[in-house]
Amino acid sequence: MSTNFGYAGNMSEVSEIDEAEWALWVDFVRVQQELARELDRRLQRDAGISQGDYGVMLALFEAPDRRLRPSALGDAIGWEKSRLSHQLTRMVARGLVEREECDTDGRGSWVVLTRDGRRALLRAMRDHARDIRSLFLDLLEPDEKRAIADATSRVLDRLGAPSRLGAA
Amino acid sequence: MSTNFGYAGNMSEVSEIDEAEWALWVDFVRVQQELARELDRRLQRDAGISQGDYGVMLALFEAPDRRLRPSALGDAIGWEKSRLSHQLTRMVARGLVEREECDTDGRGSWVVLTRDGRRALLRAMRDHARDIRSLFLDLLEPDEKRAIADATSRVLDRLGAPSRLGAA
DNA sequence: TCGAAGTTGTTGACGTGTCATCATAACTCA
DNA sequence: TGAGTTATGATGACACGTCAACAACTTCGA
Repeated sequence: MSTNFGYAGNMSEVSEIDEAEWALWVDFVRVQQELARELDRRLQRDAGISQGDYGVMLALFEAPDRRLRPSALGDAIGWEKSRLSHQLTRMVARGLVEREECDTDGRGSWVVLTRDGRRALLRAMRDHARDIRSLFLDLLEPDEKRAIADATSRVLDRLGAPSRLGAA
Repeated sequence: MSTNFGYAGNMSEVSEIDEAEWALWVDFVRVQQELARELDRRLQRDAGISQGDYGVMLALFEAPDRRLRPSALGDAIGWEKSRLSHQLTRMVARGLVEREECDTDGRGSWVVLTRDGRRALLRAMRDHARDIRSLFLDLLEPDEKRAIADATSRVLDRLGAPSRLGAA
């Protein structure tokens, strides 16, 4: 993926975008990919789970009564129902979560952590935030944080996506 | 994927990362995803190709003699050989590129654009850069561009990944 | 209360990315 | 020159994401 243009040539002739702006764009895309890849690798290595697993399990862990209906879980982490359903199928197969019958709604079910899932999550939580800090947050100057926060929320706004920080 | 924690609660108790920094991280990840998704959607709609297709074809288009060995192509766009091989298999099936025998190295082959591939690429180039500008570059203030450029190249440096801009 | 409409969730098909493995060809150097 | 090493590239197995279709259940209005 990545809108990787793979060269540093003269896009300007076709696009009105100069070299510096292309470099900015390419690096901006690239840094995300590399960060996600590295964080995923560490999560996998240290806790044996993917980022998807982590998000799902954290949402369950934080839920009242440690359980959620798939739809509520999907809302919590911003996933489509189909994606979540496939993910849950795989996680059940790997013993990280279980589905339980739902008494009040015959269509639905509850999703709950297994003992193994809970153990993997706790291990992951210990390290993941620390990695995000050391690979990203700790490398930014205060004014850079401000600039990135402003810029990203403005772009998200333009895209019609919700921002944590609110539009600039 | 996305390191989506799915909630805005008190991560600080587990991570030493405050609310504002979490919001920054979440938005930073999010904006990439949304940008990639939107650009992909437009590329697909306007030219019938994916971002992967686009990157591959642009590299071929820019190459001397309009052809590359798979390994050189992989280097150009930063892809692993296996990923590229699968991608090329699919693109051949869709008629966007062809493989040709390589005389000088019995193991390898050349990858070349087909007429259809070239046509799709030209159509895509007309619009893609404009979209990147309108969805991203045009929304940034000069000082924000500087801050993002500095920060991303520093993070890439930390990750051991090459940066277009050079480390800060 | 009954039927249409909406909700919940699963499934299959397909494109995509990674890893491990393999076959083949090229290189290296004793 | 020939055996071991390295490079090129394809492949199969599997994880993941999206879309469209579907089944099952609930809700709501006449």
